[in-house]
Amino acid sequence: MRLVISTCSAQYVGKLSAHLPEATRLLLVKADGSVSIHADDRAYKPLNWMSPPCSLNESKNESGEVLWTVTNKAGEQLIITLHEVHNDVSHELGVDPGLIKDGVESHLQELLAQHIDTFGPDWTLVRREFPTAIGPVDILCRDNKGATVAIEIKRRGDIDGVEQLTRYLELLNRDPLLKPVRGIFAAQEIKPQAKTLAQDRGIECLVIDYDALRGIADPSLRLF
Amino acid sequence: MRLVISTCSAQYVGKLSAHLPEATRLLLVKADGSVSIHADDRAYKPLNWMSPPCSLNESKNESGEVLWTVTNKAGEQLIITLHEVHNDVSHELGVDPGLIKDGVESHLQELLAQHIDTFGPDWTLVRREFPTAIGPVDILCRDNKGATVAIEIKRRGDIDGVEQLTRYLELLNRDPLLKPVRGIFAAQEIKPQAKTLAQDRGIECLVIDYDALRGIADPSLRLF
DNA sequence: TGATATATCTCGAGT
DNA sequence: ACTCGAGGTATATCA
Repeated sequence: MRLVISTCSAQYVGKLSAHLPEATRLLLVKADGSVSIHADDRAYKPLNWMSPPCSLNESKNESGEVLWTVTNKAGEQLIITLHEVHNDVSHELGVDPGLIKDGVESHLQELLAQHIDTFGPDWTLVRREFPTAIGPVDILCRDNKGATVAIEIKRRGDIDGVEQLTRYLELLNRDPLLKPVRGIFAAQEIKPQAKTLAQDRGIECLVIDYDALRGIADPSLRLF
Repeated sequence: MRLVISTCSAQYVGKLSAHLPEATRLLLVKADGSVSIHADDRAYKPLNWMSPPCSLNESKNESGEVLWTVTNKAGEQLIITLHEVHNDVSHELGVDPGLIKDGVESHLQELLAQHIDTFGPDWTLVRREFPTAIGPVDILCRDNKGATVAIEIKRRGDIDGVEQLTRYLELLNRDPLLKPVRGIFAAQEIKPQAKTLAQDRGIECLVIDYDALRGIADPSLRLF
């Protein structure tokens, strides 16, 4: 990893054209070949960058300034002019073991499929990722009266999710073996707009407590 | 901007829970308060981070190791244990003038409005950003037979764009002065899903060659 | 490889 | 403050 603090300007030509006026910034060159230009704001996002695989060529322009030309296979280019270099250090970091995550949509779906009685007593799972022509329904199940229920699961429930479930329901209700199929929209948090739209379409909303569900699934995973 | 090279481990508890085993990494602290943990790969994306506004508290644990506790208003926490610090430098960068872009959706819209005959000979523009109760329609025009056409423009055409156009068409067709109004979905790239949905709803799809269009609009801008 | 859904999306504009 | 849309989205999964 190479860290360069430099007063620079830059030009990107690729998926779009973009230009960066002269200012002092951090140039970050990683071992994977990526180059990114960071200002002192915008959180972790660089002003401009080139993703790997790409190659960095260092040269000088007619004014004697250092020129970095970063090119990828698609011919996209990031050209950086280093007007002045204030610092230039390199460090060997080695391979990183990476991040271990917990608490994403697939976990929610798994947990809810395993504990289908979250929705009501005596409910039964038909299958997870039930296939349809326009994509898989997260969970298809039957309620205690044997009626078919399609469940769409999101971490954050917004209007898109309701639209998606609506499309599935329309399709599923064309199948005489399944119909009538009703819908449940389940999420850790449901936006008011989404709730309104769902109600308007006769779709039930369910807010899920992920921690509680995880606690039921495996008490050893409780945080407290 | 503060750059620290350190052998560290970290824990994030917030929108999800995540853990980072011990390894040597770059810790990047920006003037906006953000903290990010970079490995020597994964392009510009950090392994873990905290977005501003947040506050960084530096302390020591019982083993005498440096502990960074980064907290935001929502109570999300990123806790970094610095087992060993290899380098620690700070630089004042000042405010950045930012990136100037070209080739985004608004340009496409401008170009297509100027060259409405891209859609057919003798078409006429009614107006760009035609206002409706649920938002502006990108382009409203009339075809060579005087029939009203609503055009939705995207750089990448996915299912959301078709939904959006569908809502506009429903609304516009309630206006006796305009109806019948048909729709065209125009994008540089149209996803198969979106194409299928559009066809199902009687919406025409049109793939646009941005460079060609720009070439027509201003030959001096041609790349070749 | 291509298509699809997710993301601690991020970021900016508009209300 | 919040919502909505766009992104050089990037990234992972699955066919």
